[in-house]
Amino acid sequence: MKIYNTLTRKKEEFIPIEQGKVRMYVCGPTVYNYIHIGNARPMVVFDTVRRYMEHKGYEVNYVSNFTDVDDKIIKKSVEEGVDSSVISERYIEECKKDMEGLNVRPATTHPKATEEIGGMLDMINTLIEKGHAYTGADGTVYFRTRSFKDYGKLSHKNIDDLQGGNRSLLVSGEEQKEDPLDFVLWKPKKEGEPYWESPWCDGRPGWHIECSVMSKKYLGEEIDIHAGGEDLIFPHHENEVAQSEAANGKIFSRYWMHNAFLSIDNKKMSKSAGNFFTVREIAEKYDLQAVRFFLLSAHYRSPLNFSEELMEAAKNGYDRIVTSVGNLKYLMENVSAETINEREEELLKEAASFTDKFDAAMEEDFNTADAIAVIFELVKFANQNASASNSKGFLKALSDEIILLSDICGLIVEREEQMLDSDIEKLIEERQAARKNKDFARADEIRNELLQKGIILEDTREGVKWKRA
RNA sequence: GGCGCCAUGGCCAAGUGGUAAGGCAAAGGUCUGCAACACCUCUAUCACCAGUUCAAAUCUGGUUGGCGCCUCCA
Repeated sequence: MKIYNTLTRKKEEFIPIEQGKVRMYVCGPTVYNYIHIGNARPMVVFDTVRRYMEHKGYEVNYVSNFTDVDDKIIKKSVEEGVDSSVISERYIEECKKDMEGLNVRPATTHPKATEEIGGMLDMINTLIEKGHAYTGADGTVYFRTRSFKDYGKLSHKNIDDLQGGNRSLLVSGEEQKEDPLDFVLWKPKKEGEPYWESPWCDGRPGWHIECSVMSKKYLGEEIDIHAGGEDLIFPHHENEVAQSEAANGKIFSRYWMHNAFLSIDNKKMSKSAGNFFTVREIAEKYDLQAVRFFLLSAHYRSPLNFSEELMEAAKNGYDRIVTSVGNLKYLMENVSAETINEREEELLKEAASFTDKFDAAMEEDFNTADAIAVIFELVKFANQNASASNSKGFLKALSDEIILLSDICGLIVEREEQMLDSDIEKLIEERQAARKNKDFARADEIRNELLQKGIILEDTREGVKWKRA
């Protein structure tokens, strides 16, 4: 299994710290609103990484935080006149609903920043003791960036270039800083803001320290994989590395994975530009499974554009897989032979090669675009080779293979058995009778009526099938 | 200014040295009362220029065009 490591800028063979186990941390969202489609990309991508690893037998300890103390949350709480925890709790719950729709499995642990303050105070204290941090006159605690000799190793930035680039910040104040590169570990409260007591001042943690502490608490000082959006590489992850390695004296994370950005209509998503979609909005129009399919249709390190047109194409592609599985299931229920015959056995051998091809794609830094292409090849193979003359065992083997590969991608392709109410069944029967009598006008009338109710009818060689729109 | 990424058929997207996967869309056909599904057929020499090589979309240099980070951000 190979992983592209941001740290080395190379694809590397994945070797876990502890055999058979994976310690993985994914930076989660700040909960001040519904999550947007851009937030969904890392959730889906890294959930897929996790699923594949578990499929390969790894035990994955998957930790993803909720940042529930932040300027934006506070701003919203002021606007609504409620406590900031009301805001964060609300959007954590909403986020979980969206994740469920996207079939993103809950993490092993979902820590919240506000519940980990003690650990943050400890780490900040350690950093001060080791000379990596200092306190300003107002009680703000800063990380002494230049005290960490490897600063810049993750984002591959030269510390002196950074200073040059940030020259404008020098004049913007913050005279308490020893160096403009230093960043905040703990900041004093402002009136009306949530705060915690600390040896330095009543206040709250800086953003970066949160992840360092939560990662350490739930996964240990040294972890296998740390992941997130590519925009987090600098400064967030760079600062995490500095804090954690300076405090713990150990390599923080061996592999760093970053997903590329998702744009909307070829423009960067931004609220001011108005090209901003929440997962909730999209769910009104599309099945979130199609959204997941869409997000996996490109490699996670390639930029991906989101648009109505592209979403429509993704929906159609996803439906093709669902239809195929539905057809196999239908055949299975209407076939008499149970056991697989010789000819079928040969075909199944051929079908098994698709699974090998699928694995090969995933082994190469989780090439989901290729993996999905393999699922389509398998779907085509099934469509070509499955018919009413096959045995149940053969049809089930094909169906199971498609379902399994899709499931590794977190795609649900098996439509749940739904009961039709008796009125609808009566209409379908009436339509069949009308067709028999060649009363096609009445037959079409009924079909349209059902379509209004969201039931799509298809007349196949084997009989009438229906599905929900 | 610094660091980095990308440019493949109408659209999306794999492929990183041996003569271009897959999906969507369009077209023709089979099936069908019609429609839908499915199946069959059909669409590229890989931005441009130069070079390395027996061989390049794939390596090197350059040109043009797009994008990201350096500031809260998935």
